[in-house]
Amino acid sequence: MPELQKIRLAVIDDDSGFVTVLSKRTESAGWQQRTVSGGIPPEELVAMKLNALVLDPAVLGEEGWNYLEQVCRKLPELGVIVCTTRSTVAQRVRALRLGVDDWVGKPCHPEEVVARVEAVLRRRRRAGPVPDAGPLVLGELEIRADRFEAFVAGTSLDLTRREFELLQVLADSAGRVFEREAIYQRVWGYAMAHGDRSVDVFVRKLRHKLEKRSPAWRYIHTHFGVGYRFDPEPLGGDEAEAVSSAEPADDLPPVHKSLTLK
Amino acid sequence: MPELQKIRLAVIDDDSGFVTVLSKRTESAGWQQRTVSGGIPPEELVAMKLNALVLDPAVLGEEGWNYLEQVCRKLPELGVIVCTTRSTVAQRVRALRLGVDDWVGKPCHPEEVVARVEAVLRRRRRAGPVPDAGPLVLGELEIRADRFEAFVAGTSLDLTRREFELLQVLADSAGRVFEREAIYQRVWGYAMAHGDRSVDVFVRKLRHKLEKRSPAWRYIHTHFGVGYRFDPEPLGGDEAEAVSSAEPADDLPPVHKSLTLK
DNA sequence: GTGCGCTGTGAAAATTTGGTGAACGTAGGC
DNA sequence: GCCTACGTTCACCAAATTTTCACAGCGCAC
Repeated sequence: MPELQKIRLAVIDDDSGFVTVLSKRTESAGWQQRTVSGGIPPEELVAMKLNALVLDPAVLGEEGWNYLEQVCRKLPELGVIVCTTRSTVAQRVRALRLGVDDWVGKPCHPEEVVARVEAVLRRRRRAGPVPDAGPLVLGELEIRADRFEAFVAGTSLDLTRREFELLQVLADSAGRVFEREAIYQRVWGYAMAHGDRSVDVFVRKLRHKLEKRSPAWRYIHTHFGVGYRFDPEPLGGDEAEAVSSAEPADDLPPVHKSLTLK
Repeated sequence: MPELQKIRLAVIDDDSGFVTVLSKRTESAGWQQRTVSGGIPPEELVAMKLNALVLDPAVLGEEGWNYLEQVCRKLPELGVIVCTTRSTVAQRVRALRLGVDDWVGKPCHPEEVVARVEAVLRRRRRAGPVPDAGPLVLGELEIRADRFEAFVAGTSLDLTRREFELLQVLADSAGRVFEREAIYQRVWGYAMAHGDRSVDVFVRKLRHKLEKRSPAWRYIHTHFGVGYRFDPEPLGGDEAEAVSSAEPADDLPPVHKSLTLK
């Protein structure tokens, strides 16, 4: 799962040993971590654009609860993990009700803290809006996964679900040759029965729709005895000129480009 | 998202003392709780329309981890809280990475479990009500989240709660295609059971009310085999394409024919 | 050049999916 | 208790899509 953005974490704790070990761990995980002193006002936390905060309210003394409450109120989207020694059930319950996301007792293993931070953020992200995956552009073709549609020149190819999934699988690894079994496995989700021609049939449907909208390009290539490969290729000039000018009622099927064979 | 419905919780544990006390507590909180035996397959959990699950994997013996993994994979939106005795850091980390939301050691106070369940669910539910300053206007439709109402030309569509929430979910991400499962998850709050047609039925009701008040626009589009997409579209004056419905061999799209309309 | 697969095609058959109308069960108001 | 509004579920139908088939065309080996 691609982590689209680094996790930004702040730690408020004066247990230098704990902080050091934790830092080492988060750093190797590629997170951006900063250790801050206790008194930092919530406004500055906002400016830090944090995803999560690990803190030991003990360093704040009396102000601990007050601070916790302020932070939870002003940054409701921030993941807050309390990590402290000695606590009662009542305290933990109070904190969780206040908006704290998790509470771990010290001493604790940094790995567990990391895992809990991840769990908190995972939950928060899923709740949030799905980030638009950028559309994939190949040749004249544009694939928008968020719409389950593919476009050429702004108009939809009007693909069915299977057609779209097939296109997606092939195009996601453009340039690579897939065996039929592999394609089937990824699109249909289970093993292909011997003699099943579904892949061929759908490749044909896809080719047909692609050719209709993008006649000057060749997208799906056949590897005889092997399978298929997706690779956008503009057709050579000789054939392209016929296309460019008038709408050729039905242009003859262009000559097959020679295929590389095993 | 307003919390207008009871929290539905299932407990898998054979510690009758713990379960009893917990039940008492959740019941007084107005939750709907059910204690289930260990072997229940994930599919049945789906049918129970749960928001959260508290379980002690110990009752499942060897299968514990396997089960946890299955549940987390099949019901990613379900809040999962593990509550068990004796555990190592490695186990806790593994579980959290697997998708578990929280891990509490036994013995523990039911009140804390309740608080942790609430914290987990809070994470999932919040992230919605951003300062909905202005009403959302789409086509002839105006959605006022603050009033739980939608208007066309100043008059209310008179939507029921479910209808409004469905509209809100779809319209908030206008242009994006939602799969039924995703819609169900966001409107109903739990996983959709296989074969449930509720989404379809409510889409129909919504369409009906929209069409009654705003006949010149099309709002909800069907993506066959996938789901629905909200996108206000003025109907093109009339059905101009009724002229020649004959399908000449391969036609390039005269106008844009991008969407499958039903 | 010939023959044996493997792949392209077109269309019928089978299956799935979505639209609809209505029955059913429930909760709350009167 | 009776009635109304609403959410849920069902059954049936039509439409859309997927699967299956038989056959034609090609590619490659001999």
